[in-house]
Formats: sequence, structure tokens, C-alpha cells
Amino acid sequence: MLLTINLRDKRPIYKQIVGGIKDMVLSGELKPDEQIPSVRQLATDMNINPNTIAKAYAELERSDILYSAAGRGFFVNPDLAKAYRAKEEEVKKTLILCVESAKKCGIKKERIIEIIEEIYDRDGSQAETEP
Amino acid sequence: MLLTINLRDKRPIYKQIVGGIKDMVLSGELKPDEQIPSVRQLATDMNINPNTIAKAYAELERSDILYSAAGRGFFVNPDLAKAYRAKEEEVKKTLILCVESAKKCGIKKERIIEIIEEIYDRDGSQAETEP
Amino acid sequence: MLLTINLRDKRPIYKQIVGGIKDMVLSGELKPDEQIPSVRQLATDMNINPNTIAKAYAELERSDILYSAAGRGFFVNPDLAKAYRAKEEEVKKTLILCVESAKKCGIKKERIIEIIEEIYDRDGSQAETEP
Amino acid sequence: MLLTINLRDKRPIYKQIVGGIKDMVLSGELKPDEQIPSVRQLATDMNINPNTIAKAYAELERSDILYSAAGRGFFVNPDLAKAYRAKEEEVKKTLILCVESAKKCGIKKERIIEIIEEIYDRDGSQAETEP
DNA sequence: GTGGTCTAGACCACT
DNA sequence: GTGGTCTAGACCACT
Repeated sequence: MLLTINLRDKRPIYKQIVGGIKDMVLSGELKPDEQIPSVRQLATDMNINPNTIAKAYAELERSDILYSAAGRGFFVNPDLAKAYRAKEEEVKKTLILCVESAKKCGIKKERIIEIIEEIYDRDGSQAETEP
Repeated sequence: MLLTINLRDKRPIYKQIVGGIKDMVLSGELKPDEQIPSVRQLATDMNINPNTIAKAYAELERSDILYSAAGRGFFVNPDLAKAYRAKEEEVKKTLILCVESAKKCGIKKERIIEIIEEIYDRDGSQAETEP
Repeated sequence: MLLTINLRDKRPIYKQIVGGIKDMVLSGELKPDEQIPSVRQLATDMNINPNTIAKAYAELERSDILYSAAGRGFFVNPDLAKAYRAKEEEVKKTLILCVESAKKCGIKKERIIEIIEEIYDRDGSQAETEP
Repeated sequence: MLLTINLRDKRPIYKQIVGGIKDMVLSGELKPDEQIPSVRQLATDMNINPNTIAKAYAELERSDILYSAAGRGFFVNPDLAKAYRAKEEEVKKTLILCVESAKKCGIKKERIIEIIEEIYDRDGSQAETEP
């Protein structure tokens, strides 16, 4: 499982892990009911304390991205409807804060959409390649 | 000066103040070279610790939004070119994080633009109304 | 023997088995002195580790629900008076925790009884139908 | 603030704290916007590790019982509608598990209601006394 | 092997 | 002073 944490990122490590795995699940990169690396395994792989991984996994379970059972491990929740809706809400909330402030400062709507197009249409370093 | 801080907001108070004043300056609500309330004055008005206000003002000065004259207080920087460019950079950086993740999760570009339009075109509770 | 375990259920698997078999015995679905599937048999049928089944059977024996004959397997205890009393105690203990907390939070007695009626009078997906 | 943890209780310490504070808030024992003891303070008072208290407080904030801000502390959420609805759901969920099993084992509805009445109408060691 | 809880202690940002 | 994050390490229940 490819997960990188960025030390220059202001978000705490566990939030970066939450974001990374959430995106992998919602993008289908991780399959329904697939088992993900154990807390200890990922902790070893990423050289991070197990408590930090556990904190991230717990949040992913609360967000209906994963489900788990002690003694068995963590698995991808096959029913992602709720998580998907929450993701869209999260995106919307971020955009509201960002766009309202931008608007107030005189950044035109057209400029914002231009930026969106530019971001969306470029390849994206980790994005899926299309055939 | 109308500045409201939201105690439920997860952003620290000083960041909320920085954001609020930055937006007021870049939107022209505060005029070039206009003096803004003193640290003590604003601290009293908002019932906030003066250290918190001072921290916000210091950051605004570093961002070329305000300038200070020792013993006389803080004033709006009349040369906002740099600050304006930084604001656009900041908006762009936020949009990159948000949009790349949204894209990966399968949220379509059209949906994002739809949300932007919706946010931008509504009145906005605290937004300036144009004559 | 129809026993379903729910991997999403937060109760450990062996507890789910204990609960399921206990209910089947106390409801008369399993007859006095009837032999139940061997540990290995049930482990195979349910695709569960034999240790887990063995743990459940051991607890059922301690609770006087089953008895075992070395080398011959597990059987339904025909004398269920003790187990029945323990079940009522267990129900009562759960209700005390739940109802006292509900009461403290202002949930009215009438509302609780209403919920009980609703639960009790509906068919229950896995409940036995009476002829 | 009166909060006792019971070592014989099977629930983990942090869950007992969550339950205790939730009940105090939903019963009105703690007032809207009232500040509750700091993580460190309660940790000292109860002789429990601060991390354990912090875990409980975090869950209470996620449940809309409390709100917080780093540097200021935790406060009782004045808008408890959501939390109250969740509490009723929680009670209902517990009752379903308990009552369905009891029913299956032949415990009569009248007996269950009798138990509820008995629990509800007795004083309750920590219950509010009525004038 | 798996996750969950808890303690102890450090360090940081914010007020 | 406040909470938030992270590490380290122990111990437990469950599979």
C-alpha cells in the first residue's frame, strides 16, 4: 500500500494517513472487504508509532471507511454511500471557506474556475493513468 | 471595525483575526494608510487577551498587510500588490489540496464548478453588497 | 443448526456464538440432551477457528447450558432452571444500566415502555414463528 | 464535578467517563457553555492518566456533548438536540438487543415492563431528589 | 498473529 | 495556564 507522509505538510501525521487511505478507498484503489495492513505492520513500514496508526484507523472506522474486529484486523467497508456523501460535504465546506474569502478579496469567479480547471486537468503526480 | 470571531471554529483565534483583517484590507473595506484599532483597544472590544491580538497584528505586518509605526500603532499598507499575489497563492494552494483529493475520489469537475458557482453567486451573510 | 455471526458486530465472535446457542437452548429450539455439532464440525461449517468455538462451548458449559461427555461431544443440559434464572439476571442487569442512564437524561418511562412494546410485538427477523 | 469510575465495571475507563459526563450534560447537571475541568485537572483529581481523559473528552466532542478550543478548554454544548436524539437511539439499540434475546428465551413482555417500572421508580443512588 | 486500553512523558501551539 | 500530537512500552482480550 503506497502511503507517504509529508513532513512539510502542516496536518498531523495521523490526519495525513486518514486522508490518504480515505482517498484510496473512495477511489476504488482498495477493494471492498479487502484487508488493509495491520496497525503494527503499517507502523513498521512507515516507521511511525503504532498508536498514531491506531488513531488514524479509529477515525477511518468512525467515518465508515473501514470496519474492524479485534483479533482480525481492518477491512474496507463495502458500503461507501455514507462516506462518499461525507466526502462531498467536506469538499464543499473547504470550498466555502476558501471561495468566500477569495471573493471578498476581489478574486473573480472566472479566475477561480480557471484554477480549478488547471488543477483538475493536469495529470496529478499520483493520479491514475488512463489507457 | 466589524470583526467577529467564532469560538466554535477550530482555527485559532489569532488566525481568525488575521483572516478577517486581511479580507477587510484586500477588499478595500479598510483604506490605505488608515489606522486600525490599537492592540489594547481591539482586545477590550472583543474581550480577548491582548497577546492574541498582538500575535495577529505581527503576522499581518509580516504579510505586508499592515505596517506599524513605533508608539503610534498599526496602519493599512497602501501597497498591496505583494499581499494580493500571496492571497491568490494561498487560495490556489488550498484548492490544489482540496480538488486533487476530490478528483481522486471521483467527484467530477462539473460538480466542483457547480459548487463554486453556488457559493460565489449567493449573497454571503457577511459579504459586501454592491450598490 | 442455524447460527449466524455478524463480522460487523462489535461483540467478539465467541460471545455471539454463546448468545446464539444460549437463546436456542432456552427457547427450546434445541431439545434436552440433544447433541450439538462438534467443535470441529461447527468450525468448518462457520469457517471459524476451532479455538473460538471451543471457547464458546466452554463458557456454555460453565453456564449450565451444555454439558460435555469426554470424547463424545456436547449436549443440551435438560435442567435449565439455573440457566434460566441467570438469563433473567443478565437481562435485568443490562436494563438497570440502560434505564437508569436514560432516566437521568430525561427519557420518560412511558417512552421506554413504548419502545419495549414496539420491539416485543414486531415479528423479529430471526424470531421463531408460532404455529 | 462528581464522577466515579468503577473498577468492576467491564467498560474501559474512558467509556465510563464518557457515559458519566454525557449523563451529567443531558440531565442539565452541567449548564450550557459551562466550562468543565481541564484534562489535566480531572486527570489529577481522578488519579488517571491525562491521555485517558483526553480520549474521553474527544469522544464527547465528536458526540456534540462538548465543544473545545486548544488553549481555552472544554465547554458544555448549549445545542443538545442532536446529542439527545443520539442518546435515545443508543438506548433503543441496547433495548433491541436485550429484549429480542429475552423474548426468544421466553421472558414475557409483562415481566420486562415490571422490571423497567421497578428500576425507574426507585430512587437511584445518584438520582436527583424531587422536592 | 490481531486491535484496544492505559500509563508515562515529551514537545508544540494557543490563550 | 489550555488542548493536541507523538513516542515508547506494557498488558489484555480475541482469533
